[in-house]
Amino acid sequence: MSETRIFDNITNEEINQMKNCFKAVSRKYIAGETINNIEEGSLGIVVSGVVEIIRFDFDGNRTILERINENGIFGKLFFSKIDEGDVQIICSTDCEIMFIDYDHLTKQCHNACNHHSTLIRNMLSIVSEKSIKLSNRVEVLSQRTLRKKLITYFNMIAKEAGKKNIIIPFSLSNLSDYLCVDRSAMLREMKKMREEGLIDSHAKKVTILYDQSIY
Amino acid sequence: MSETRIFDNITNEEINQMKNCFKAVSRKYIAGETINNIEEGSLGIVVSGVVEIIRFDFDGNRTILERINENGIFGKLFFSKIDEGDVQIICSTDCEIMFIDYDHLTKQCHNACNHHSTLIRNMLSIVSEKSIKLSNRVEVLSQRTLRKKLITYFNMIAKEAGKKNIIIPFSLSNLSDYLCVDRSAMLREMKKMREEGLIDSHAKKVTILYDQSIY
DNA sequence: CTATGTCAGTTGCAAATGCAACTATTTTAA
DNA sequence: TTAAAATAGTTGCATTTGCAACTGACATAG
Repeated sequence: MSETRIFDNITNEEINQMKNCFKAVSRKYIAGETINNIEEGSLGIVVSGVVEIIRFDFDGNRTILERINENGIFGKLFFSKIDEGDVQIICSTDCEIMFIDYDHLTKQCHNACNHHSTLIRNMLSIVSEKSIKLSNRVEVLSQRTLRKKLITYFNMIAKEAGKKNIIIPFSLSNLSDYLCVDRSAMLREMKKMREEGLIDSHAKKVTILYDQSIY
Repeated sequence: MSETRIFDNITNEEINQMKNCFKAVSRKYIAGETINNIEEGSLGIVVSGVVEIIRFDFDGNRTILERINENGIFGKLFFSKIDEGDVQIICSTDCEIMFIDYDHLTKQCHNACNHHSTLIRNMLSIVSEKSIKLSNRVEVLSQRTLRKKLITYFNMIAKEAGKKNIIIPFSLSNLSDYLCVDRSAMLREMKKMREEGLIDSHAKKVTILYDQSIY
């Protein structure tokens, strides 16, 4: 468990001492499994695997609200309270999740947790990263056209990967749920972009041919 | 300056001691002014007023990416790195902004800053709130239709205000930039909703008549 | 007082997108 | 190894949305 970023710079002995304080519980999930019964004040930390926050609308739309990788966090605390549809937390790969008591983390502990402040510092770094990810997400969703959503998303992936031939980390069907557009409309747009020579693509493999500096 | 949340539970003397450490600089801006020359590692804290992060697209669209109220934070650190368009930080009201050195905040300080850990704790709380705000933003933008964007937004404002007759904190023109839709299309949709008896509205005053439990 | 600008509101028309209903291909599970 | 699912891809048609170009109301500055 010590390889989670939240415990960076804390010794194993200390971690074990703290586990009681935080009511830390680890659980493994298999791909496709739903994470249920999260308590109000509980914080989930993705130790390994990928977790997706998915909303199923009343009118049948599926939306991937958030995709959380290793060292990412989730919890009712971070949820939008306005969400009326059915929001589920689904493991898209095999996962190990650690749950801790958030209140205990943020408040000063009276026990012998010497490294409590280190923990909060680590937490700050993790939450900051979450903010940046969410900003990226807003950046993509704020684009007015399907093509610009795709281009913004491709640029993002390409920047992370440091190359122009990328492999989309979603099935194309899931990508449309992430971009919040119709799947067939998205595929049609990708076809157009292929025909116009902007990209090359086969299924999840996309090569960016357009000039990234213009977009 | 002590009334900023980042200094909660820290004495005035301590704050003054710390100001040097963090290279804290306060500046006042008037409504409409642009905040320029933010250094890479600098963090802006909105002491008073409202700041908007605005993107001007190559094709003339204006997008309000983020709206930051009192105690909110901004900075290049939190920006989407993929943003190629012209992104500006604009004070939508008179503002007082405090800039501090973020690296210094996150790293352990060797000076006599006793309450440094309190500061980090406060910062965690502020960044967490930013995450929640961004999640709400994603929630609105992820809606597939203009009407659902409006309803999700109205519900959000109504929930915050605790009542069904709300006053939109934007001009309607700015609201369309926030929802990332065309202004005339938005007004047309609001008109339809009025005609269908879902809402009552005159300019920025909106009364929710639909059953919020269905949306 | 007048001009200039911002804001709210409207509408016709064109373009983009969603919906539905398919086929073909690949993966997964029995 | 075969059947069932999931994924990728396509297309016609309906609907939604964006664009452009207005009007009228109101506020602000000179």
